[in-house]
Amino acid sequence: MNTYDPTLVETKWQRRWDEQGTNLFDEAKLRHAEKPYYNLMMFPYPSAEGLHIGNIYAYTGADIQGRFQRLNGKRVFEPMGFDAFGIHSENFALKIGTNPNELIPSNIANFTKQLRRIGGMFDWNHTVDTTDPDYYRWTQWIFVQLFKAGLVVRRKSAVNWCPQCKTVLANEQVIDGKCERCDAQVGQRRLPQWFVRITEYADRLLKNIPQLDWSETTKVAQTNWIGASDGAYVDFAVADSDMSIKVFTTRPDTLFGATYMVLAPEHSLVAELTDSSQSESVQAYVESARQWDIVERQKTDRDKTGVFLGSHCINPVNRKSIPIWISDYVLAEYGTGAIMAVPAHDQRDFEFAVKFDLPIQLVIQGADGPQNDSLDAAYSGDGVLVNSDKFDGLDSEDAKNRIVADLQDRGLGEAVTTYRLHDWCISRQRYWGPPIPIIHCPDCGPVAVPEQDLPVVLPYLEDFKPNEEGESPLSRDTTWCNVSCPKCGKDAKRETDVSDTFLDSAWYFLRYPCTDIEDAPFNSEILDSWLPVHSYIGGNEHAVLHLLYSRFLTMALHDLGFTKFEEPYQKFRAHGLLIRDGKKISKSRGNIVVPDDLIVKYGADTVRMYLMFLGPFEQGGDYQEHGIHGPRTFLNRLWQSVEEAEAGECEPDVERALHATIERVTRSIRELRYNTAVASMMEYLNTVRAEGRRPKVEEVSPLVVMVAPFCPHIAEELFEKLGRSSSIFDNASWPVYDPKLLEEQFVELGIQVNGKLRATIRADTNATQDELQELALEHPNVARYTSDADIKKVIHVPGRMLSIVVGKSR
RNA sequence: GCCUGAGUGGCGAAAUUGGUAUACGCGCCAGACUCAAAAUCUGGUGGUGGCAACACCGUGAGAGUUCGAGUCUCUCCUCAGGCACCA
Repeated sequence: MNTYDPTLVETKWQRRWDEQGTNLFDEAKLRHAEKPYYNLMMFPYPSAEGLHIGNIYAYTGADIQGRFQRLNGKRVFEPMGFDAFGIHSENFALKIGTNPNELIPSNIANFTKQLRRIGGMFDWNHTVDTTDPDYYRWTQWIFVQLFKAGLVVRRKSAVNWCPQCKTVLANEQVIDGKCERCDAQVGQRRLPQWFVRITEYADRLLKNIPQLDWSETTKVAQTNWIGASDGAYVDFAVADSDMSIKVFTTRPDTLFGATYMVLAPEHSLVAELTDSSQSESVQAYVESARQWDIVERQKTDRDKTGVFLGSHCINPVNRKSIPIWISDYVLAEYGTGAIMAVPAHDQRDFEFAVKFDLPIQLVIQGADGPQNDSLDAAYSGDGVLVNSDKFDGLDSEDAKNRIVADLQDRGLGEAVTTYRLHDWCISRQRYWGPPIPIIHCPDCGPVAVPEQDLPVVLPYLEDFKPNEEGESPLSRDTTWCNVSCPKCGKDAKRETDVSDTFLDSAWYFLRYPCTDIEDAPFNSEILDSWLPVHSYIGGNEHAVLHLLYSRFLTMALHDLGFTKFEEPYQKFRAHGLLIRDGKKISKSRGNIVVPDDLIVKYGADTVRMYLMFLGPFEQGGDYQEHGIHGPRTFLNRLWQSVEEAEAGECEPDVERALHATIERVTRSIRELRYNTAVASMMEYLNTVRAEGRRPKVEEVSPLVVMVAPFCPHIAEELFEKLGRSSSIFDNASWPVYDPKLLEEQFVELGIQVNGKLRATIRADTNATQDELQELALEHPNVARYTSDADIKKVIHVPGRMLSIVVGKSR
């Protein structure tokens, strides 16, 4: 009898899959797909360290879903690729003194080897590598489309500046005011940058969220990130001037309590509104605010600072003159960069008013709120208006509408929704990215590189370090930079910034099914039949930005007429994280596990099953290597059972267990609860092998199919042993359970007396409540509690329990 | 501070969504096989008391609803992740 040798089995089947193209599509198959199922997972950044166990965990969980769908008759397209541009690769290359042009290909080769070794059902004919000119040609093409549509614009903007990496950082790359890569403190700079106008789509991105089949947490995260606030613009006339200042407020009901105004130091009207008597202190404040790095600026617990401009504006509702201040607690990027300060009802304004001795006027009286102006803190709740002239007595909600309507009639305000979402800055003053396909002409301005001239190939630079000035390394390659304007032919210069990696990954899933197409980024016919993606699985760390950017891009391409769908991912689920020694497994924590040795020792199948058995896939699990013995024993016993199986039908008890197992495993896999699916299969195998009984072929063969998504290699081998022709994924179908077979003739029924379990009885499933009650009362341990008492009530939960409620003893 | 999750044996975790808490696995204990070990197989394994039948206690803490609560409601504690001067 053969014993199970994972390495032998796995190399055999991996070779067979390659030879027979088991997992490959060709262009014709992609164009004419019946029952298509696009099984997408977030592609990795190919690090030099290789895939770690957390990557394996994520990809295995996604792969199981794909294999399961395939066994259920779907044509499953499961591609893989590499998100290989970007700052991490570049920084790593700098660190080890190599060039990313050499580093990345070898990393990709290593990743590919690892991904093949774990037995993923990947279509290696449709891979994507974002650093391949054949790919980024189309990333640049997309940029050009957005540029032509006015959805990407160039403007000067204050950006996060990392003095260590010498580059601009996106807000999300700044963690606690520090660079996410090198931990250096981040400062500010003003540079001309390319922005994608994602805020144009804020309301649509928000409105579609409820219709998506995504986990609730991800939807909430996206919703909060977009951050819609309903409120109003209010215009305040500047005293002795014909200027006015627009503010945004969510509390127009507190307008009578506005006792001063605050502008952000960066506000465009600051200089104009500064009285000459104050100009020195104002300039000093503005200057220092500019110098402040983001750490300082972001601290919310520090004292409020600010300067009076020396001018006043008029509160439009009560004509009162109120002073205008500037302070860095008002953000230039949000709303209008100016606020009306209502110290009685906003804590920040309150702190500022206390510090600078500004008047505090109560205008909202809450039921449990303060009754007069002597406040310890702002009252930010709702209530009834006071000190508000004709609006006195209204409740907050009413007053908001009435006051806004009133202002609107007078042309001094309007209801508006603002968003926290900012435009997406995609400029990077770096080397390792796709060059932004723009040529700057002194006469024509920025001109898009003509589509037939794409790609703008990233030149090979020996020295790709960023410099102190923040200029892109590409600016040093003068032969590359100096070109003629595509419009007028004059001497012009290429844009030397490269684009953000998030742009590469915002559309990769559109390229996968279309990699056979050379003259276009994608084919609408193919896309419309395969998208939206049926299942997308990835990490929660991308639940906000990546998903948002790719949603935006899909919507924009839809609006430009390229696709029929406007949402890319019908279903998204985030996998959990692996925990080890109480900490999540990550490179920065230094507790990563390299899977290669584990696979050599136990085989990919065992590792796959073990990882899935750790805990619910969406919650992650606690990685303790000794636990791998469970799945290993299971696979050994499964192998033995198939070897020993004799021809014949299922025994009735085993058959019932089988159908219960099919039901549970199917449901568990659908719900991504792989751990309970594995548990059910183990339980069933225990039944099959109980007390040394000899398994029947019909008892084990459905189990082999159910194991297949988890452990594809051993499943193929056992399927072949059972006399079937490979591949199991093309020739087996997922077992179907018969609900009738789940019905049992007898059930174990719990008997409760006054809510406490007193006995368990075995009874006929069809017994009536009266019969059961009689049977129960005969049980000595039940009789102990019931014989002397009145039976008040009996509750029967069929198949589960009988609950007897008794009164006091007679 | 705000938003998400999550707290169940020695450990990873189950519990058909209000119905017999601890399935499945790890570990541990005992036994079989073995000269021995590993592997494998068999049985046991929440706590306290009891020879036993059984009783009481037990799902982060406390209250509540209910015949019945890990599950629902309220108050609180702890941990993980995210956001944070967003007017």
